[in-house]
Amino acid sequence: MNKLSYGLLSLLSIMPQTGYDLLLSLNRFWHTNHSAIYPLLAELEEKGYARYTSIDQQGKPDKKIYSITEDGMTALKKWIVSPLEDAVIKDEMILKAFCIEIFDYATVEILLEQIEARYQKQLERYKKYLKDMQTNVNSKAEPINNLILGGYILIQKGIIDAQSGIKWCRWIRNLYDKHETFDFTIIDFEKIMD
Amino acid sequence: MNKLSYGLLSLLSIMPQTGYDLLLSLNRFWHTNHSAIYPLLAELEEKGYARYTSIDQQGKPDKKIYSITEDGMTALKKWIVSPLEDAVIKDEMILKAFCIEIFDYATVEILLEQIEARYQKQLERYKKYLKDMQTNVNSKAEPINNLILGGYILIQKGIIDAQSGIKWCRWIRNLYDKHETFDFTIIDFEKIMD
DNA sequence: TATTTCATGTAAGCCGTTACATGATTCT
DNA sequence: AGAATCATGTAACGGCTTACATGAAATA
Repeated sequence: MNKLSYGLLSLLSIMPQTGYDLLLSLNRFWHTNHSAIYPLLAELEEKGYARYTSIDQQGKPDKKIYSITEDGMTALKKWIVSPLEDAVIKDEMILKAFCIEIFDYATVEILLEQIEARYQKQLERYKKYLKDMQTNVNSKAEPINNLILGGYILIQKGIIDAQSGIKWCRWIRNLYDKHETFDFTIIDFEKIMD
Repeated sequence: MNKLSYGLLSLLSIMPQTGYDLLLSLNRFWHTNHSAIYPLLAELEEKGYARYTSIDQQGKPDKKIYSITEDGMTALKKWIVSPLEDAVIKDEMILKAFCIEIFDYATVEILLEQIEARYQKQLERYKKYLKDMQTNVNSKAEPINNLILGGYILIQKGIIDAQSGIKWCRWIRNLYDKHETFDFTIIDFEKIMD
C-alpha cells in the first residue's frame, strides 16, 4: 500500500467510481496518470479493500465501477490518523533559485516572469474549480464527483499558495529594485523575523 | 541531465565543494540523499560539466572537491531560462483531505493537529536558517556555503508557506465551528472569489 | 479532418530510496 | 557507550512516467 493506493481508497470512500473517474478527480490535486492507477485498483481488489462491478459498453472497454469494502474502510480509518509523512516537493524553481546571484537582473527577470506566470495559471485554474463547484452546489445538478468538503478545502489551499507565490515574486523584484548595486550584505532581516 | 543534475551545477556555480557539502546545502530545500548525488557528480564529470581535485584525508575517503567547468556554465545558462517545469508535489495531506467528510470532527481534529504541527516545525526550521544566515553575514565568519541570495529567498518562501499553511488549518477549524450540524451545502464562496 | 473524451490495460525504462559497506573523530 | 559527523561509493528494489495498444463518439 503506497500513498496513491490510500488516495484511491480515500476517493472511493466518497462514492463508487471508475478508474477513469478517479483519474479526473486526482488530476486536480495530484500528478499521476491512468497507467499508475489501474494496476493499483487491481491490487486493492486482490487485497479485498475494493470491489468492482462491470458494465458493458459499446466501443469502449467495459466500465469497472469500484467501491470500497468494509476492510477497505478499516484500512482507511487507520491511515487517516496515522503519522503524516513529510511532503515531497520536486520543483525546478528551487534548484534554479540557488544560482540566481551569478546572473544579471535581465536573466533573473526572465525566470521571475516564468515563476509568476506559473502561479497565475494555478490561481486561474483553482478559481475555475471553485466557480464550477459553486455552480454545481447551487443548481444541485448531478455532481461530477461528491468531493465537496475535501475538494473545497484543497481548492482554497491551491488559491492561497498561488497568491502567496505571486507576492513572493514581487517581493524578490522589490529586493532587486532597492539594491541596484547588488549589495546584498545589508539585507533587512528584522522585517521578517516575526 | 535530470533536475537534480542541474541543481548540482547550480550549487557548484556558487562555489566549488564536495558531494557531502552539496548534500548539506540541498537538504535544506530538497529531499534527496548521498546515494543519488555521487553517481550524478560522476556523470557531470564524464560530460565535462564539472571536474574535481582529490584531497587526502586520514580515516575518511579522499575528499573530492568539485567545480563547474565552462561547458557546465554554458549548460547552466541555457537551463536557467529554459521553460519552467510544473512543480511535482507528493503530499499525503492532499490524499487525506479527500475523505475528511466521512469522518467525525474528533478524527479530523487529529489530522488537523498533525498538519499544523508539521507547518509549525517547518516554520521553526526556516526561522533557524534565517538566524544562522544573519549571524554568518554579520560576523563575516567563514560561510558554510555562499548561498546568500538564493538561500535567502528560499528561506523566505519556506517561511511564507509555513505561515499560510498554519492559517489554512485555522480556517478549516473555523469552518467546522460555524457549521456544527455539518451542513456544508451553504458554504460562503463569495468571500474567496476575489 | 483532427483532436478530445471516454475507457482500460501492458511494457520498458528512468529515477530515487533503502540498505549495504567502511571507518576515524567528536559529541552526548 | 552510543550516536552523530564527515566522506564516498554500490546494489537491489519500488514507484512512477512514457510509450504502446485499441476504438467509438463527440467536438473543434
